[in-house]
Amino acid sequence: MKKNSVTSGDVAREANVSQSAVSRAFTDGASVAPQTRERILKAASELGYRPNALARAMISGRSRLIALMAAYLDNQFYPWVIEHLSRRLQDEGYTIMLFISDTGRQDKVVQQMMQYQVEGIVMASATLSSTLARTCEKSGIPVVLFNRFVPSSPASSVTSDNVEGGRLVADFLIAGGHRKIAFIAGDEDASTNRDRETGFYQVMAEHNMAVYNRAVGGYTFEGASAAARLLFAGQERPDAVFVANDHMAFAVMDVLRDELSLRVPEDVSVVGYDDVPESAWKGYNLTTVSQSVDRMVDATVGILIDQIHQESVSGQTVVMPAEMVVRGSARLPGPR
Amino acid sequence: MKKNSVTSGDVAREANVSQSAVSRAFTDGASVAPQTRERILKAASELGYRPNALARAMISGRSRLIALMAAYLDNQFYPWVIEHLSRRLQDEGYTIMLFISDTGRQDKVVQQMMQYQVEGIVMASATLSSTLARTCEKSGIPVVLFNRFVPSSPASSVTSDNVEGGRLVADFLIAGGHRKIAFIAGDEDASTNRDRETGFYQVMAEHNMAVYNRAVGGYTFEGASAAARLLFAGQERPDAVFVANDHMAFAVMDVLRDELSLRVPEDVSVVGYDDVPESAWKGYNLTTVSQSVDRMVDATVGILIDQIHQESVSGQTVVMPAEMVVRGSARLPGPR
DNA sequence: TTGAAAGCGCTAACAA
DNA sequence: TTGTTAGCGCTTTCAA
Repeated sequence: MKKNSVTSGDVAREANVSQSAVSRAFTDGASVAPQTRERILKAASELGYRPNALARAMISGRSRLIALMAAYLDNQFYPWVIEHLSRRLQDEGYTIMLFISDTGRQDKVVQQMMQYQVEGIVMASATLSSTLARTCEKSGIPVVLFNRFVPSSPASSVTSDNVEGGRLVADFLIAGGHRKIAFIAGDEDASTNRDRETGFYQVMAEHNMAVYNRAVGGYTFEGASAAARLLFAGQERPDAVFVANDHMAFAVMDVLRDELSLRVPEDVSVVGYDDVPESAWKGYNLTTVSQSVDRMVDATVGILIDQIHQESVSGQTVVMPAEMVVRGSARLPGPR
Repeated sequence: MKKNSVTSGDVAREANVSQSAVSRAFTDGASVAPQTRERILKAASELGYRPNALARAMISGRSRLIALMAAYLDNQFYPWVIEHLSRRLQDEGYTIMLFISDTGRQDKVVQQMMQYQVEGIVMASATLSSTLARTCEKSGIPVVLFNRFVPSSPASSVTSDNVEGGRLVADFLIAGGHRKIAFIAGDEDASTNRDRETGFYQVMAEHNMAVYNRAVGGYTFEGASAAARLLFAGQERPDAVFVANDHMAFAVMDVLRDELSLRVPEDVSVVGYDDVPESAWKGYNLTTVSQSVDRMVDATVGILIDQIHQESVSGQTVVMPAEMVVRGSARLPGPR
């Protein structure tokens, strides 16, 4: 075993300076004479020296580590978020620790994050229990719930306007002349689902229309398939269905077209939510609602950095706009 | 600012033991009297103490950190790998640092990994330059190239049998009675592409058949679309196409069906590679080759842990079987 | 601008 | 089984 045994002491000896001079040469804005620094850097590169981030983190109290927690990566929305978030955070000089965890083992995972002294936590698909949220608050670690909102939580929250998104879909479907509009819910405990559903039902009510039919897909592919079979079983079937996210909408379209031989959108209109990359694929060409991921990511990084510097953790709530993306899976509103 | 300021010293005072006793109470297999340990644990939980993983890592030389590097997450193969790898590694007590990086900025990123004293590196979509590979070797950090193989590299490598996979596809297509078989390559520098292409061409040659047509898609969706347009432009078009991965195959099917109004598989057979989740979606129902991701992940974790304990880094090469997954996007071999 | 010295919170000998 | 004593590699006062 030969560890990365080159230390700042070794470099100091080589460059004929003190060990603290070496430290300063590797710290932005420290006072070192240009030529001294040069000499040190030269010695360092000759010896293959790299500062030990762990030691630096320990003494300075800044680990430059951000924990990112996600549950499932099969819904493309999350890989996409992870990629963006990761690039942005790297640009800011942070390194990401990735934790994949079901809600069950959250406790253990959060402990692990905190042991590594992360400076911030992003919860990208699970929701932090209120106990854990308070633990983080006490430690002064900012938490951002990404695409989640928990009312009385001390954690910050970045979402898109899911209520408005739900409203947009109802408007669009009603304008398209649909009269028997169904809804397939995601996870009923998720704020995204609740909000989308709320907005959707609001507009329906405003038009004195009842939702024709409803089932729960639990945000899973299989759950959505089952929900679709349920809703479209009888003779009298819906002429449109709003599915709470794209990932489920693909499953629904598969059942409709492949099992029930229904045409989309001629027989049934389908609208999803998220505008994940696959929605644009012609095999589905899904009409959906776009969440502005880039802006959500920017907001998340902003909050994190802000709170890390402020050293105060007061939950902020950021809501980004949602926007209808019209493709081919739903009948269009006619000219009149 | 109130850091996680509870230290083992605080706990020691509270429990009337020495600081090292506290350390032992939190170390498996250390010799502590059961009742002493109990008392310490009680004091610890009262104070809300959590061992500082950074300090532990520093002194013990074991950071329990594994770096995972990926380039693009839009090809579902990688999110899928990340999810599995992450769960397995967490089970083994390791924490993942995630780095998203194009090949360009690799240098900086690898430096960053090493500064955090990671105990191992998994390259999941990029390839380590030979210089960097040697740097890691010198530091004694095991590197596993996942789904990549670089001949004379000191790094280990875990792949599926891409040559065999390519052969399977050619066999299947020829048996299906296709006579004008095209190939759309991925990234020509990638070993996966080279191997799949090699196997494919081998079998074609063995049957005295020439590949009808060839274009390069670069493993991107847009690249594949362009490649498809190119190959199917003229009057005389292929009756089958082997696309070097599923992600590109979806793009190809879109162009074929949507732009050229060709039926799949009646007019053209399409075969992909990877068996990503979307392949099973009925909108594509893609015939493809499955890489045994689970076994590849297991092998990766095995190599990593092995080499971490051996403290020797000698590149291993593991090749897992590839298997044809027959769905509906390619004409089947007839009964005779 | 530089060096000496004091730790960050912990583990790992070594004695007791 | 326990406590004492050194550090791990670094940043950060404090003097010089």
